[in-house]
Formats: sequence, structure tokens, C-alpha cells
Amino acid sequence: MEAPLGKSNSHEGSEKEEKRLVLESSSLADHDDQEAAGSKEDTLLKVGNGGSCQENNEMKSSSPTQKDLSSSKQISTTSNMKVEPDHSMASTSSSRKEQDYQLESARAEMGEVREENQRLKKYLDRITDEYQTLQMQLYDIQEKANKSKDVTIASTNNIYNHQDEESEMVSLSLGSFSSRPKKDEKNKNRSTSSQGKENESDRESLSLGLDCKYEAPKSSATTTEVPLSNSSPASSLEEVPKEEAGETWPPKKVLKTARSVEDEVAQQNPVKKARVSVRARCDTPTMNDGCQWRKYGQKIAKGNPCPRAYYRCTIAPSCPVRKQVQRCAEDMSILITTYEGTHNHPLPMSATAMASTTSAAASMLLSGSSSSARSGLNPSVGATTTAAHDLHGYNFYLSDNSKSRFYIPNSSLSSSLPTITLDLTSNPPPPSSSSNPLSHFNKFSSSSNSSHQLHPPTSLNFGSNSESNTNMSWSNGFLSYGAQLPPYNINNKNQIGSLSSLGIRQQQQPLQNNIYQNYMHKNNLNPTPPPHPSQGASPHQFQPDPIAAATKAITADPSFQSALAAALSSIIGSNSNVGTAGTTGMLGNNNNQAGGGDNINMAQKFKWGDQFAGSTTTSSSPYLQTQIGNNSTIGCASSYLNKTTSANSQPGSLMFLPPSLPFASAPKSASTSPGGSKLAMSTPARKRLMRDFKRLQQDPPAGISGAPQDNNIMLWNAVIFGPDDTPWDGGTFKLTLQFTEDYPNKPPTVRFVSRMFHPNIYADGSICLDILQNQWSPIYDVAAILTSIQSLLCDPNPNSPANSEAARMFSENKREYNRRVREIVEQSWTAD
DNA sequence: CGTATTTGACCAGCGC
DNA sequence: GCGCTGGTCAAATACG
Repeated sequence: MEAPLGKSNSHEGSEKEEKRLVLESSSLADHDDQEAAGSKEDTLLKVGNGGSCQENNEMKSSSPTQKDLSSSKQISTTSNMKVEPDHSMASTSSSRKEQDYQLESARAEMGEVREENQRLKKYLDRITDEYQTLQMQLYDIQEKANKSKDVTIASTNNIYNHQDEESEMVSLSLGSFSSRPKKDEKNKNRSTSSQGKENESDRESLSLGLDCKYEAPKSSATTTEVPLSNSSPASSLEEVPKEEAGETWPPKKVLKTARSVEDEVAQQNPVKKARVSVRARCDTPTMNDGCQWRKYGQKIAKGNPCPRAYYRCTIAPSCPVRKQVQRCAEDMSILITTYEGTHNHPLPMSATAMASTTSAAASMLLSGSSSSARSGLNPSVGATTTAAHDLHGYNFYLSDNSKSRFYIPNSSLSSSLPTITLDLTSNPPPPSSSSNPLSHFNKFSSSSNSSHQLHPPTSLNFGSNSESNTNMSWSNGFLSYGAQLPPYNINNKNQIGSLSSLGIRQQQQPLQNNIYQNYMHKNNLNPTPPPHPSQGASPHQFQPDPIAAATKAITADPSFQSALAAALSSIIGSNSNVGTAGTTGMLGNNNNQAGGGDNINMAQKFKWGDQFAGSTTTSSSPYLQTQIGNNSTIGCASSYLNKTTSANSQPGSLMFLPPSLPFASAPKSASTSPGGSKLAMSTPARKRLMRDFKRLQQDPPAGISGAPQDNNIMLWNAVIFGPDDTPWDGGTFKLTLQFTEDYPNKPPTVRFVSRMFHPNIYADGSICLDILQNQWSPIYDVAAILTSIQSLLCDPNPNSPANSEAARMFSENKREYNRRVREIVEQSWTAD
């Protein structure tokens, strides 16, 4: 791969043109491209020594990096053209004419390629449309079926299921351009034992996406199929925007109605299942993943003194999804939740994040399996997709029990299903790899001792060439696979797993507490969470004046009334929650009853909430963003999100305390919030902002308040309270956040309205903060932004001053700096 | 009293 | 074939 790349570097211009063309093609083509690229490499290597003529640049454009379905055509063209220079160098105008002719023909070829790309694009669009149509039909059918729960539905169920399967297949085929063959397969298989055949067809469809030549020879009843994964990796990329649009995951989940016996057998057929295991630090018996679960069993598993609990999804009586929950034997603070199966019902908002994540993870697992199977056929490309993966910034690795089966498509053991693990407990890379420049984001790592070691470490960039890719992590993503890393790193206290969009607050809190405790430990502070205005029965006793002043300041400004309204309603409505939060640092909403039924209720209370596919925490804050250690390399102040090891980091007290003034948990407020019908939410950005807003309400970081303006969700007003026990203590600082339709792909423009004196805040209120600029990631939501800014207040970076005076003062005369800050704080009380 | 959880029994798959 | 293990079921129990 490298050699041809190097050779083609001299033709970057033509490459760009070619890439432009290529970008139009579906990402699914990539699999084929890689193989095609491989052959191209050979060609280039053979003929590429003939020097390079400018005239031929266009024709040499078929670099290995290009992605085009019709690259094979170009290969021949390229090779021909590459040979040409040898002649041209030795001859004169006659050969030049020949070159021109070749150039013309090459251009013609490119035109054909463009047309072919267009055709493929249309084909993809059509498939997508069909898929959406099927979705709609499924919804209708399910609604009818639910209304008339009649036994006779059993017969029609087959039809529905078939349609569901088709839908599922379509979704799987979105990336493979193989829906038609699949449908044929379905028809063929309809009359027989549907499950195995379905597997086969699914398998084929998936394999087509990876390697058209691959045939699952042992597939029928022994192939692994991932009900969790309704999306191929490629479609996953596309799904994220859809998910933002609130219709991806639940709809994709097959909406099977009353489960027939066959279906039941099928669903429980281990052959069909893959598992997604989530490791997370959690103090509670189960993670709150937004779903409603019922415990149906408990068992002591071998090698672990902690019992393993078995849960099944009870959102829908027919839902086949089950999960196992068990404490990690090595570290009791880690909860291992293993999901299995596919929800066959729409999910509550709060559950979609985990569901989509596990779905994508399982999808990757499947794709890895497929590719690995294929690798046997074509080892040169097999490694490209066989890997642990990174999704949404989480650590993925293949579990040990999958090491033998993950790569063997015909696994049939229920006890050792293909499993992919999301490690949310810490960063997997060991210290030796911590300096890896790719470690900006959490990476996939294959499990230790697994056969993944067969694949050398490398990286893939998924879709990073597409700005339109709204997938939070793909666009950032390096896929580091084959890394010979331990599956998880429990002991690395400085590395905190990234848990952003899983919607698991229970996971977050312990992690946050870790951050907090780390901070406290580093600073020799009493780990007891500092008091906070809203905490306890007499919250205001601590700082009555600042809070009163803050309230006055806020109320004085009509533009912040929405934020205030939300805050007040949350206070009124969340006393109990705050009370339960107590000193544990847990947020009030965390009901860890094995179900999260409360979440569901809450989600249902949000009438508008169901329109969101992602949970309110799908975009939850990247509190746990892996520390990068690049503070000094960034022009602006580095967010605490990026430097969890910073000794000067923001006290976690505010973050990890029970919610303060801001919305504690107020479903009630949702109906009265600006998030109602007033706010148009037709675009992904708006929908995402609504989710951010809801999350701010449900799970507000302490000391932060924010809300969109009444008639413009793209413009938010926010208030940040100065962190306690800092010179900023008691300050109430107003900000505006101006979002664009590119959000969350692009950061909002954040500006302090209140007058500030801070090394990283310009005179006009704009903020020099890395995550608002070059370190922005779509996983950051409003809460994360505000929390970062809040953290920035007492953790400035004087090396990249936006306010040179403040920076100098901060560095040279801290006393005077603090005095100026206090002035600002006092001004914030009376500011307009 | 309805619902959720617990717990022992049962079953299936796998390895020896 | 037997034992081990994982997974599920369902009666018993606990809880609100």
C-alpha cells in the first residue's frame, strides 16, 4: 500500500480530482476499493518507474487511496498510461499525440466512472428510500397488530416478520448494494426454516459489502448473525444523522409483533446472536441504560464470586433482548453488562443511545467476522476490517471468548457468542501506547491473547474525508486494530474511559467521582464534596448573597428568562431528587432499579421526546474524554475535557455535585420549556440541540444553566456560576451560544455576555478554548461546553492569552489577578 | 393485591 | 456417559 502511495504523491492534483469523484460513491464501495487498490498497487509498482509526465497526471490518478467502484477500469487505464511515458521520453511529437489520445481515452474513462458513480449513488438512494418505506410499513403494521392482539395474528406475523427481516436486510444491505439478491434469497428461504436461511442471506448481504466474491459456504445454520446490528459499518455511518433525526434505531429494530413460537426459537437461537458487552464503573446493581428490564434469573458464574443477573427487556412483551449483569471479578467497581438480541419495539429516548451503540458495535463485530472469514480468501485485505473498533469514542475490543469464534463464521455456541466489548472503565492503551498520537480518541483494541494479533497495528480513518459525516467518532476516528493491548486498563487512574453517548448516567457518576477524587487527591483536599447552593436542606446558607444576586441578575435580563424558568422549575420539581443525591454525588435522577423504568416514564412524559432517536444523553458530555496531553500545543486553552490529569484542573466539585440551580430533572419543565412546539426541530442540528437541552434538564452539571431562546433554538442563553472555593466563587456569568446547522459537527460560537477578566477570554467575550475550536468534537454537547468553560475559569492557560493583561497578571501577580476576578464576580451580580 | 425479585429446578451444550 | 457450566423457567417470596 505504501509504495504506490508514495509514488502517487507527485500527482496530488490529479488525486484530488479523482477523490472528488470518489467521494460521491458510497462508503460501501470502500471494501471493494481496497481490493481494487491492491491490484492497482501491483500495476503501479510494475510500471510506475517510467517517470511521470505532467500530461499523464490525470491518468495516474488512480492512487491506492482513491475510492471508486470502478477502479478496476482505471487500473487498466492507468497501467497503460503509465507505460506511455517511457515512449514519450524517447520520442517526439508522434508519441505526444499518442499521449494525447491516451489522455482523451482516460478522460473518457473517467467520465464513465463518474456516470457509474452517479448510477450507484442513485441506486443507493433508491435502496434507502425503499428501506424507509419499509420502515413506515412496519410501523403501521405493528400499530395494527398491537391494537388487535389476536392469536390469529400469528399467521400474519410471518408476513410481518418477513417484512421485518427484509427491512433488517435492507438495512444491512444499505452498504452492500445487494438488496436485490437478498430479497431473492428471502423469497427462496421463506418457506423453510427461516432462521438459518435468514442468517445465510444476511451473511451474504454483509459479505457482499465486504467482498463480493465471498460466499458463506458454511453459513446456513452456523453463521453468526447479529440481530443487534441492523447496520453494517457503512450504514452505521449513515445512521448517525438519521439517529439524530430521531428515527434510526428504534425503527431499525425489527418491529415484530406477537412472537410466534418460531420467532421465539429463532430469537433465542444463539446462532443469530452476537453480544455486546459493556464494561463500566458503576456503583449500582445495574447500569441505567434507559431500557426497562426484568430480572429473571441469577446465577453464580464460574470464576466470579459475584452473581450474574439475567434480565430481559420488558418494554415490549415480545422483545427478545436480554442482558446479563455481573461485577468484574478483578474490580468490583466495574459492572459488566452484556446485551444480546435486538429490540423489536421502539425504544425510549433514553435507551436509544446504548442501543445504537451496541448495535453498531455488534455490527462491527459482524463485519469483522465477515472480513476475517474473507481474509482466508484474500489475506491481503482481511486485516482491514478485522479489528477491535472505536465507536463513539469508546473502547471496543473483542472479548476473549470470541477469540476463536469471532473469526470463525460458523460458530454455534450460545455460551460463546461473538462478543464485542465496550470498555468504558478506562483507556485501553497501556502506558507504552499512551504516547501514540492516535490516542487522541479512544481506540479499539483487540482483546489480549486473541488471534487479532495476527493483524498488525495500523489505523483506518473512517469517513474523515467527509464533512457531512455526523458520526461523532467516525469523523475523528482512527481505528486502531490489532493492537496487542490488554482489553482494559483498570489501574490507570489517569485515564478515564470515554463514556459519552451511552446514556448511562450511573456510569458517568462514578467516573466523574473518580475525576473528582483525583482532583481532590492531587490537591490534598477533603474529598467530601463541597457544599453547593442547591444541595441539602438549606442550600443557600452557604452563599446567600451571591445566589440572590445571581437570581436578581438573571431575572433582570429578559433574555435569560427561559433559562431561569427552567432552573426554577427544576428546583421546584426536584427536591426529592436533590435530597436523594445527598453526599453521594449522584444525580437525583438516577434510579437504578433494575430497569430504568423511570427513564421510560420520563421519556414518555416528554411528548416531543419520542421524536428523538437518540437519548438525551446520546450526546452527553465527554466528561471522560481521554486525556490528550496536548495542552501546550493548542493555541487556546485546553478544556479540562482534554486534560484529566491536570493538577490544576477544574475542581470536580461543581461537576460532580448534585445539580445546583440548573434544571435538576424536570420533565415537567419540558412542557413549559422552550423546547416545546415553538422550536422548530426539523434539522439534525435542532434535534440535537433539543436533546442537549433535555439532557441539561435531566442531568445538569452543577453550576450551569442554559436554555435556548424562546423562538430560536439555535441561540442559547446560559449562565455559569463561578466554581466554589475559587476566586470566581459566587459569580454568575452569562453567555450566549450561537449554533449553526452544522452543529454538532461544528462548535457553536460561545461568548460571554458578562464582562470577564480571564486570560483566555477576549474583550468581546469570545472564548479561546480548544474544544470550541480545533479540538471540537461532535460528542460535546451544551453541557460539556458549559462545563468546560466553567472549568476554564479557574484553570486558564496563560500561554495562549486572549487577554494579555489577565494572562500576565495570572502568571506574575496572582493576588492582583484574584482581586480583579473578584471584581468581575461582583460586577456579575449587578450586570445587566 | 399486583408486581418484582429470588431461588431452586431444569435443560442444553461442551469437554473429558 | 457424566459432570460442569451457562441459561431459562417458574414457584416462592418480598415489596410497595
